[in-house]
Amino acid sequence: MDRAVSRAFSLLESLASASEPLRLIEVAQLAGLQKSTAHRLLGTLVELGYVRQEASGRYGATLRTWEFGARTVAQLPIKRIAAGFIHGLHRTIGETVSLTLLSGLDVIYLDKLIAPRPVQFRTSVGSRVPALFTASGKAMLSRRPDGVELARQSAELHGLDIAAVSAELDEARSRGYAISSYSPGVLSIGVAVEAGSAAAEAGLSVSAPSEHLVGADRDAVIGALLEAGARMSEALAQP
Amino acid sequence: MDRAVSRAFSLLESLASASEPLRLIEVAQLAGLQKSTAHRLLGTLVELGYVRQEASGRYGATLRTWEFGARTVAQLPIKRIAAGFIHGLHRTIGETVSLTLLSGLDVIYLDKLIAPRPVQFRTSVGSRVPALFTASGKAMLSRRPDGVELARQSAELHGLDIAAVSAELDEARSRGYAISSYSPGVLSIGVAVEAGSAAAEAGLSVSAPSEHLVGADRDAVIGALLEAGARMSEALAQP
DNA sequence: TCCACCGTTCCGTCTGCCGGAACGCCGTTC
DNA sequence: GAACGGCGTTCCGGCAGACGGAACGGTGGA
Repeated sequence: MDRAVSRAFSLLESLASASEPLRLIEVAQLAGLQKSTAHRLLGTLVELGYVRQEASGRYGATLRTWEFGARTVAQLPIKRIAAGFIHGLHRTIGETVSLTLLSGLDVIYLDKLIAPRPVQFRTSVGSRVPALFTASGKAMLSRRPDGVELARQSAELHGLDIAAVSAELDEARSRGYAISSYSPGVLSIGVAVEAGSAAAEAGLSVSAPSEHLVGADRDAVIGALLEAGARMSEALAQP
Repeated sequence: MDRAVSRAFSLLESLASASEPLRLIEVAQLAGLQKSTAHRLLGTLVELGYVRQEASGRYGATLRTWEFGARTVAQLPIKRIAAGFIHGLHRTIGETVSLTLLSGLDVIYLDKLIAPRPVQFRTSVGSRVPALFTASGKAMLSRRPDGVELARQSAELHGLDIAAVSAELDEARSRGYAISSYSPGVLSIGVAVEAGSAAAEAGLSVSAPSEHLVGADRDAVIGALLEAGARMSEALAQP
């Protein structure tokens, strides 16, 4: 385990998580390093273009990591294939549509098409949220063989009622979709997408103010989601 | 300059740029490393969660870098403030709207709201394109004191006619917007946004099939862009 | 003006990185 | 089926260079 490498990434993550450029000492403390060591490593990162030192001497992350991270994401087959379905759903439903990926016990928001409205969604593309808190996350877990075990771990971690979670997953499995209302006033409906052999499971979800998702409207959304999910699974099954 | 750190990033970038997981030897060659060194560094990166080794033994970049890169981007004031304007433009115009940032001689696509149509735009979020090839890039260069010098360098680099480029920038400066038709059949109109003291210059652009941007429609788009650019500059000027 | 804090630089120590070499595994060839 | 080549992985001696304590100079605040 190369120590310098590990430390450099630790510094970079500290900078990336900060909302503003940090002083040397602050970064050093965040990463648990001596200031001379932090100073040298930051110098290396600056030289490599991942960190920028502004006039005040403070250090900040550049967009370099994001740039090549975006390259990784853009090359995911899921992302490319999903684009059309996301647009289609957004056009017919008119609500916020999200594409997610299961990563451990969490869900990562891969892409998002936001319905322009005053309601602020707190999850932005790239963010990571416990799977059980999201509709698509529960839909994905309900489909996986080890889903119950993962759900158990996650429920324990976040202090959720394991029996209730388990029942919810059962229901999601039989219906083919899951519902979540983690943010007050906002309802999400999510389905799982078979992402083929290569990649992990993917999820598709629609989020909207609760009052938009009742009665026939809700049924329409569910229908559209199930349809899109099924057709996307087909598209991903192609070589 | 910590050698191991530099090498680790080189490996990671090689993996991120690859369209599929790579074998050890391939990554080692791409990064110019001995296979034992590459093997050890990749092991470190796997341990840190930036690289994943699949069952076949091949190595691939995970979404970890993208995740924290996305955190960096999400914290940019420009990105947050621009979101509303991008949506507004998209709604009134109905075409693809992009948010860009000037980075050296290039433009980075920070965000994008795509008009659903068969035309495939080749630039995705996170990609980097020479500023002179884009409408917003030219608009931004036309506003900067050192814009002419930067344009000269870029023109030389890409074999463009310096006099023509210079004239175009002059025109953009006096009109307040720039036009580009780099991709055949696609026309873009871009304006610069004063991004305040802290960050670099930002750009806003609308791209559409050429035939959509003629006559009164074009004037409407230009008007909306200038309006949005001005109001966004105001918003960014607030502390 | 003084003081405290911080960024930067320096340098002796020795850690832990480096890479050549060896081993074992697999797929291929004859 | 045996020999072979290519690759992934492991090992280890040598030493480059990472490490961090200490010192210095600059800066902002009291």
